[in-house]
Amino acid sequence: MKISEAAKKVGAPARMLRYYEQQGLIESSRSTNGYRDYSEDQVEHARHVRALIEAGLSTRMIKIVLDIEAPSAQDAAGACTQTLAGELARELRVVENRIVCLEKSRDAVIDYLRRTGHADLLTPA
Amino acid sequence: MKISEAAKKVGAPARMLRYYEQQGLIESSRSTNGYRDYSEDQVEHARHVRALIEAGLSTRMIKIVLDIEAPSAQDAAGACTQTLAGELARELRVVENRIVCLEKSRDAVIDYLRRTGHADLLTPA
DNA sequence: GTAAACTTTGACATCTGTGTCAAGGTCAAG
DNA sequence: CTTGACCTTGACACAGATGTCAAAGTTTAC
Repeated sequence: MKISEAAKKVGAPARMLRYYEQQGLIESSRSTNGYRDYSEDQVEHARHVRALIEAGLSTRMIKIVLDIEAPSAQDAAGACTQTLAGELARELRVVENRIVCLEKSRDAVIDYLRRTGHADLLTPA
Repeated sequence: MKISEAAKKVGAPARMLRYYEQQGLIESSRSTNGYRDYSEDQVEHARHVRALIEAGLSTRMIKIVLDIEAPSAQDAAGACTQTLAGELARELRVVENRIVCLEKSRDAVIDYLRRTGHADLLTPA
């Protein structure tokens, strides 16, 4: 499918799909006319990347996570040097800290909505 | 205390304390000479704001969360209009989604570190 | 075949959180 | 009183994610 359709499915502007591709986070084939052509799998992948972006991960971190999730030949256990592992462990602590903060904020908001009689807005679907 | 000491306690550059103040997220008194003067409580508050920033919340969202956490006179139940509640509920869903994504990433990284024999880097303290 | 709608690349603009530097005021130590 | 360390404001710079626009090619519809 072409980029605008893919963008709609991903839930991000076409502009961003081009940007993610340029950043090496997603891929696309090209039709003979030069138009980007997305497969369902590529769209699914883009959706994933988009979610990570929205979660606040930097493109650098996202690249690492993607590599981890899709282990290829050169990404075997041996490729995880002490240095990379240390970096990852550090990033991990940042992420964990972030989760804790977000959970606190979430609870504060939920609490507030309940207190103000808007509990109906919670778990709406 | 003066700004550099406060900054050290907060764990953020002095530059950022000035910035947060400018954004209306924190406050400080002024000494007669014009220097900012921070109380322990203000430092504690700044630490909180800093944590929210590091969690990836926008200043706009942080202001809302702060208002919620410190309910003042005009912030009573009545002040939570249907509109604000709706906005909050929407933001809440964003935050929850973000948490889920971060948890997934965290688990992926933890898993990876374990698989590559770097489990020692986890829970290091 | 022409117009509308879509695609391409590339460039420029914006916003946020930061770093950094400059010019000047303040203060404490010598 | 001078020096060095600290504070003030203001400005400029930068990166990352995004909006937007322009020029040019393509496709689709009429």
